[in-house]
Amino acid sequence: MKSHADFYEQVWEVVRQIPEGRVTSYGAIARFLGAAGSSRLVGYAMNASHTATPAVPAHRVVNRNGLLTGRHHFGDPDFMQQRLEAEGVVVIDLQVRDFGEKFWSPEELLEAV
DNA sequence: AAGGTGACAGTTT
DNA sequence: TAAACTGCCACCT
Repeated sequence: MKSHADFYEQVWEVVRQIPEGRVTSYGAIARFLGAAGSSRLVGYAMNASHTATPAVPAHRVVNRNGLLTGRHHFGDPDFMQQRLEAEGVVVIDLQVRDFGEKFWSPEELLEAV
């Protein structure tokens, strides 16, 4: 049987698979887990990701516009952007440039391997 | 126990 | 085109 706690772990599992220099959206993850429409839950899972081990690269998850909406939930509001730029993701005005190219869909997990 | 909140997203004005 | 409204569901007070 699955519980809501498992949903969190599944979200974290997916986020851990995001390659460096790539980003994805809350909605994409929610849809991949069969929880389409519940993208808010993904955000909530991210909020609790600080307790997850191994660590979850939450900075690679942005909203559908490529906007760094969750930056305020990191210790430093700039940490998220700095981390992304360190991976080669250009962020302009809190938004990922070339979001269409940087975007990574969890569905790629099925193709890879 | 009940109501309000939110790291979103899709639809409608 | 941009702004506002509604749906979604678990968590917090």
